[in-house]
Amino acid sequence: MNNRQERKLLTRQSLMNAALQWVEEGQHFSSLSIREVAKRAGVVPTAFYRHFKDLDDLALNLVDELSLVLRQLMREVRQNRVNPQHIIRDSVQQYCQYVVSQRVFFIFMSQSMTGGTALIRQAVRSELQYFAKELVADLQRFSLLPNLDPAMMDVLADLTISTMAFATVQLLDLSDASTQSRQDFENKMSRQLQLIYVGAANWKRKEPL
Amino acid sequence: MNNRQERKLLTRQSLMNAALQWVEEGQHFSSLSIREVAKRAGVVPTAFYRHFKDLDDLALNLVDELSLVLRQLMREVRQNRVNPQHIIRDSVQQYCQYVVSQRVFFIFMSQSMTGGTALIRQAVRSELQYFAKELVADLQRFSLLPNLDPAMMDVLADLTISTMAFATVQLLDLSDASTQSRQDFENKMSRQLQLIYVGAANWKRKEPL
DNA sequence: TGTACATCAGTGAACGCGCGTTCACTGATGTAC
DNA sequence: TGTACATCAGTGAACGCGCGTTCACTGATGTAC
Repeated sequence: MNNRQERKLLTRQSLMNAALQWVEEGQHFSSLSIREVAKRAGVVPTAFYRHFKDLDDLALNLVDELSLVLRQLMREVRQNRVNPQHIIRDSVQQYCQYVVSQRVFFIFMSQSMTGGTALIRQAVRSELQYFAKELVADLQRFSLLPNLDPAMMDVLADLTISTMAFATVQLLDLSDASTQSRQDFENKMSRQLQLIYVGAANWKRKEPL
Repeated sequence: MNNRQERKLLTRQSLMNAALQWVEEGQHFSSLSIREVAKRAGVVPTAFYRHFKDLDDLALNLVDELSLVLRQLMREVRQNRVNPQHIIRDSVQQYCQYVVSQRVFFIFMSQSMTGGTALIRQAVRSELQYFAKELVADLQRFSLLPNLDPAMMDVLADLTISTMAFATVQLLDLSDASTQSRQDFENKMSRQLQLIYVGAANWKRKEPL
């Protein structure tokens, strides 16, 4: 790749970072303008069009890029050996730690889940499904919960992901950022997941609908 | 209340309806303008200020008003005697029915959960907490799940509400509106809740964190 | 290595438009006597 | 019941501003010979 292409990519990154900066300041992505994002990126408004068709296009690229980062993280979390006795508590703690440190990423994803165009919402949703599939693979790999048939395994994975997603939205909006309330929050989240997995462990195949 | 006051309330309602109409068309509330909402309500832009300070003010009033409607609904659902054998399935079905028929209300609430100002998000969140409290009251009234201490009862209620809230977002965005996929969705939602309540029924007081 | 040309990321002026908000106003409705 | 005055929801002109998008451009960088 030559120098000119590299510089183009740098400007592109500046634009994407500028959009994230806007979100980080508490603004909603859908209230961002081309002129504003260009100004923050330090380029003239018209330069925007050298990189994106419009702001939806930029948002879609943000979802894609941030998804890669998140997948990388998840791989790390799964490799961190946690004590099986406290697997839920430890995972929750690691995850919350990550949400806080990558705050802007999660805010953007939360906003995109209910904001943006149908295309963007779809992209976020399929990202969540990816994590659900990974979770199912893990559960099967270690032959945990042999009493669950594949359909219930999917239900369990979806429920886990949805619980974490919803908790994430709450965590991002936790007004009181004290260590104590963080701890309380993590405990609540752990308890919820434990409840789900006690349910999974006690599930009988013939449970009526 | 005299005639003039009644007419003022009518205009106020027009403005609020116009905002909902905007959301119903798939637009995000945060991209609505005062001029646009006034145009749709059939009044001049400046008339807006006779009723609301700004659009956040209108949004807050929408949350309040729509909350009352939802509480009313919930009261009805709880009074509809359902077969205790199928209490989850029947409740899910009634609820989904309601989400579809009051679509715009739920879209607005979903958007407000991650959009809007901190104040609006707070209003939506406290509305969800209200439902969680109601649920706890019901569970206690019928002495269901005596094995759960008060703290776990709260955890269970929060988890139930968060599962329903997240499912609602998905239901609203279900691209395929066929009866079959609606049915599949309701089944999945029922299974998720069943899993949670199997967990609750099997919860041991001394479960470690 | 040097030259001549092509590429193209970023520029800057210009456009028409919808925005939020101000202000003095109008005229129908309500109130006091 | 009739009159005189007060109220105030809604009007319409005006403002300055930021918006998206067009266009011809510039000049640094890359390429071909």
